[in-house]
Amino acid sequence: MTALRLHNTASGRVEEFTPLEPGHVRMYTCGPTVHDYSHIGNFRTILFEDLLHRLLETQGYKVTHVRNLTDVEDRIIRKSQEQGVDIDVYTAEYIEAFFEDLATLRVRPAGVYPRATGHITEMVALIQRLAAGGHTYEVEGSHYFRIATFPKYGALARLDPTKLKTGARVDVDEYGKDDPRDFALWKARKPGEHFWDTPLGAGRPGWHIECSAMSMRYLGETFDIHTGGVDLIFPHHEDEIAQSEAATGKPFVRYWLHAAHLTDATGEKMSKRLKNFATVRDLLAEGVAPRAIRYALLTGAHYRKPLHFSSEMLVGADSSVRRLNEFAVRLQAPADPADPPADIRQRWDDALADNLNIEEAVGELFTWIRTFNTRLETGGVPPAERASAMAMLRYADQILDVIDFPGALDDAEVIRLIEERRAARAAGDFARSDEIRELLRQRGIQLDDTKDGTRWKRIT
RNA sequence: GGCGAGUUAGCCAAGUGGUAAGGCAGAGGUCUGCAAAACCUCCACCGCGGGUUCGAGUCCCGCACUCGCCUCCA
Repeated sequence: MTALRLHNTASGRVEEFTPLEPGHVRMYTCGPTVHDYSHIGNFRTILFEDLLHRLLETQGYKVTHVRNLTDVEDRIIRKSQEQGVDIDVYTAEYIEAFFEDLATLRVRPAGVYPRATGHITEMVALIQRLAAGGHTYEVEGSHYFRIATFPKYGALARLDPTKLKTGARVDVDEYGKDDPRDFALWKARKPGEHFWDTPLGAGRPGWHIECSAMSMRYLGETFDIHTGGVDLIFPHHEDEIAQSEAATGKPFVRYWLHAAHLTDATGEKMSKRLKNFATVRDLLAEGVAPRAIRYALLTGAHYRKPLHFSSEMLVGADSSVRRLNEFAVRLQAPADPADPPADIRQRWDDALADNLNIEEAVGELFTWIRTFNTRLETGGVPPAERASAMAMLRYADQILDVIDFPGALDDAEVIRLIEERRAARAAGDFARSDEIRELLRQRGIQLDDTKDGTRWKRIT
């Protein structure tokens, strides 16, 4: 297996990946803030994480994957107050929708989906640990992290802390901070807000602390991979490093991976603020196939480059997926077990191992498919080779997951109709032949006549 | 202003020193009762200007433009 190389934001370089524990990868992905439906820009990052998760698995690693749900946060509080409901009631709808969308896009499930509201105890304990180390201070019931106590602050984002702009977007409830760059660990209770009674006082957690507390709980104080969108590098991940390493004295994360944004056709970042976004359910309502969305987001561009999203690319993705499925049908492969051809499998592995270059991997795959199709055209490809090609397709689909592999035809009526149509064609009765083809089409089966006989496939 | 990423065909994009992968769309052709699919052929002076080199999309310098981050946005 080709050695996996990944771009580490912490070093700014592509590095060979080795997990802390041989054979076992622990990864944490920053999940959604469930104040609204996640848009496809959010899912671009999630599909990148899905690619990473699946590739690690095909490389033989056991993967312990944690994806958190941020279910208490400023926007959630504001919107739930506007609706006059508790935050749990407010977020329930969006949490459910999030999991529906994950299933629609065939995202491999994480092992754990911890929720912030379910880990208040861990967060409080971590803040107390930081307090004991002299890294915090309290102002009017809110607790802040004093970044002056953490010299490495700014290293991940390559920001010089002394040059950070200050004052521009400081929240009104944080005027009491000693240094505007300090960040809130715990926010004092405000009238009407959901709060927890804790040894720190009544209030609610700041945003960053949840990821430190939950990742350490499920993955340990040092773990392998932490991912998210590039916008999380600062301040979110910078703050996570500060509060985690200040508390434990150990390295927090070994490899930081960040996905570039999805942009709209004009090249601008897709965001709710600009209202230039679409949700998965929006696209489904427009009749876009789930597989096309998955394929477009997964293979549209290298994860470190912005992906220019458009309806045209969805159309293209749908055609590409159809071509892959068509090839699976055309192979007419025997069910015998087989291994993928070594050369194409090697090219596929090499491309993905090179910092997840799925564009190149897919390019290799299509080149190979065309060559194979040409051989199928001339006929005489032995069953063993077709089985091997099918094995390659299945291997690639462990990552892509967009192919519906043809199963056996088990409907006696369908088999009888195909045979009747064959006889009708032989007799020149094309009216009956077309009638049967239409009949089967309505049952979701399409017939294709080839010089080797009639093929069938299910229409999706 | 600081830091970073980018600029490759109509569209999406790979390619990090040796005369430009792949997908989509388009044009022509082959096959075919029809349809579908497939196959073949065609379609790029790699943002601009210098430089290094036998040779540059690929390295260096400059310029233009785009985008991201700079306290709670994936």
